[in-house]
Amino acid sequence: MRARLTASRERIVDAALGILAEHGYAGCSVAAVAERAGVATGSVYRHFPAKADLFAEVFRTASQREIDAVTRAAAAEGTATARVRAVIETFAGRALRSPRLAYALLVEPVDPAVEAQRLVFRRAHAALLAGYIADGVAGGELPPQDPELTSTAVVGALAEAMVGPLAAGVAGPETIAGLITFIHRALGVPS
Amino acid sequence: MRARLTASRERIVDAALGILAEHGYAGCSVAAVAERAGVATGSVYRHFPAKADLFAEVFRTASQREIDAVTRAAAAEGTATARVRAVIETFAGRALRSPRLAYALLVEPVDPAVEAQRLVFRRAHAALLAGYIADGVAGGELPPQDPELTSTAVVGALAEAMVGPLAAGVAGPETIAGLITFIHRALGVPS
DNA sequence: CCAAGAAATGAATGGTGATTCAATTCTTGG
DNA sequence: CCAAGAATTGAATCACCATTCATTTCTTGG
Repeated sequence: MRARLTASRERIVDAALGILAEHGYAGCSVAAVAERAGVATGSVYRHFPAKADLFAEVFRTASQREIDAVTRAAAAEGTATARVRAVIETFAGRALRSPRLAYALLVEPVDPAVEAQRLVFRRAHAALLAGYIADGVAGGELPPQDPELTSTAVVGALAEAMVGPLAAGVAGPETIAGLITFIHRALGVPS
Repeated sequence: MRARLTASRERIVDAALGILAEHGYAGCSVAAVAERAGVATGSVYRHFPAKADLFAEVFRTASQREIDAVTRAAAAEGTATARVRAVIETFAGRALRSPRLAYALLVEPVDPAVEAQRLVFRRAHAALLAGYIADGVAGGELPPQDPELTSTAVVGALAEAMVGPLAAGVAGPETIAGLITFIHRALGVPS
């Protein structure tokens, strides 16, 4: 019984995530999510006090997945430079594989309450990068700089490069190589 | 009479721009715009078929003003490096002076129809920068690179650095200096 | 097998804000 | 000065969805 409860809550979150990844936030009416989850509209409200809470959780879940992937990839590397490269490759690779989801997570207009989660998402990436950059600076691998600022700028560059062209319909693997060069230069990685 | 027509249309656009700059898109109900413009709600529809059309024009106007300022600043410089610096200084300086407007133009959730204008705005900045970067590459001032990609990334970095911290409430003039360093390095300006 | 309570249902409600339009007020050519 | 037509008004309408809740359907301890 308790299990059934948990399961249906999960199905709702999954359904929302699925619609988000296929049709974006615009397609995510409560009715649509409920239908896809195989529950009644009203049942969504047994699990979440409001739509915004559901989507805050959806965004949190999806974001965490991204952050985890990126963190794992970076952890496998040894130097600050390599870690930053791993972050770029992973972030961009995943975005290219799920462009609709990337768009939704990064820029699609959403409820202000959900927008807050987006900020968390972006800042989490930035914080991760800031740590690596600070390490690089401390170890003499990178020139002195404000890791907060540069990591923020890097996240912005990554996001724009991924979703800006999305509208124009172009962003291939060659984009990733270009971004790595751009960002390594920006951080002052010796060539 | 014709003049009165034009004048009231302009007052409506100005009113919308004013509210946008003070309270963001969220504060821009048609009723609020009409009141500020000193006309009846319904009169807005004599000039624009729909709210989205009004705001497409508002965004176009505001964007053009930004682009013009940036273009003018860049034109006063002689080298690609100096032009890029002028773009950053102007873009960031204006954003810091009108943070609410910058937020609205760059990232605040809006109608999808208006979102399209935002894309135009970002791409216009990118196109401008791409031209300078291409010149710099052609003249040997900058190393080889894809100007489309690097200009897009620069616009993303600028936007994120301006409005990301906006939520956190911090972004001062020192941010601009940091961004110039970051972007010059990213483009491969020799130090 | 049987209540008693929990969970699920989905049609009805409610709030928001864009859009419409019948009534009214201006313009202007004669 | 006077219609005829254009412009303006703003209250009423409409559409869209999130949210609610009376009703129905399960679950389970006895």
